[in-house]
Amino acid sequence: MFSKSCEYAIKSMIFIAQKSKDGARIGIKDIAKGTDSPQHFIAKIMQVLSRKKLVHSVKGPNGGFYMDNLDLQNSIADIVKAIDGDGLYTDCVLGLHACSAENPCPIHSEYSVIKKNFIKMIENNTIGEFRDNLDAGNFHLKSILSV
Amino acid sequence: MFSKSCEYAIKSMIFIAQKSKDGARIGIKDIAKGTDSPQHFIAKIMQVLSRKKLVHSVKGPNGGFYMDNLDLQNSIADIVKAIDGDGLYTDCVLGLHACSAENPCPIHSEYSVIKKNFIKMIENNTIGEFRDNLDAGNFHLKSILSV
DNA sequence: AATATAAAAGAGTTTTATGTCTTAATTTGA
DNA sequence: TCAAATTAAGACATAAAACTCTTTTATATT
Ligand code: FES
Ligand code: FES
Repeated sequence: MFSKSCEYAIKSMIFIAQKSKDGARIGIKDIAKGTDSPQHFIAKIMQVLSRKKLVHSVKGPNGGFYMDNLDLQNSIADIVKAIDGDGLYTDCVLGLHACSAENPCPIHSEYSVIKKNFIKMIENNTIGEFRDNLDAGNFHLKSILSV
Repeated sequence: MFSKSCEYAIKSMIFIAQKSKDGARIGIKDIAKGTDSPQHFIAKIMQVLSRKKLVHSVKGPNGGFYMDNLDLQNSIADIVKAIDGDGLYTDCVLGLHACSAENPCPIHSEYSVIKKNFIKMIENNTIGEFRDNLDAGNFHLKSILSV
């Protein structure tokens, strides 16, 4: 579904959204800890997200990552597209060179419905929306087992 | 979503279902051609499917793969489980150690709906059902471009 | 200005997925 | 019974994904 990079990206972004609430910045080490992710690996991922303007960063002492109100309005889909590209939108589930109704694979019609709903889901959920639920402990970014 | 192996497996199985209609057997070379797949690679995949009794095979002259009426009743899900395992059923979409309502990731509740429908889809569609539609040209196993 | 801090960048490694090639085993038919 | 055909098996090769390490650049604080 998502690449590992993309999984880390989504978790990191939600984590940053929560931690940078009052203009605070959060460092890569804390993000790694808070999301159970390999530090150097997600550092590279954050570079991409930062270049693509999905998150802000500042170097130096007290530096780190943070999100402004505009960043918080980005959707999960924006992260996915930044990291995994638009394969989710364009690829055939059985690996035909392109998904299309004109040259459909056997499960195209059934899959199209699933796909539409999945895309709707990641597009309708903004990063900001997860922030409060995470605070409330309604969900987790780390497996209990790994703590 | 599916691994490349799994994509090949599904396409090959549907192809065999169509070609082995009247007890005929179809060889690995023809399967490779008919589904645009690397021959030696899918040979290994067919070995697995054969060992797991999802398809029949005979060696020697006029040998090859074929399906009986029971084989045709297997679902796409059976192929997926044989090749990719049950990760689709058990994995968390954000990579937590296990998907569960007790320790849900941020998009667990939204994803659960998608997942349920996806599983329903691959479980409800049997290999045999695709056979006639393939005959009718209603869908394809090869990209037009690659012919 | 000097120093410490933290992200950015880039090079390198390991692991997994994908794909190829060769040989063995089985079966059919001449 | 022998040769040809065809799957089964296993070793090997390549490519991509995942992960690590080191160096550079920017910035804030002293
Ligand atoms: S053609 Fe395969 S999913 Fe659309
Ligand atoms: S916990 Fe992540 S999908 Fe269920």
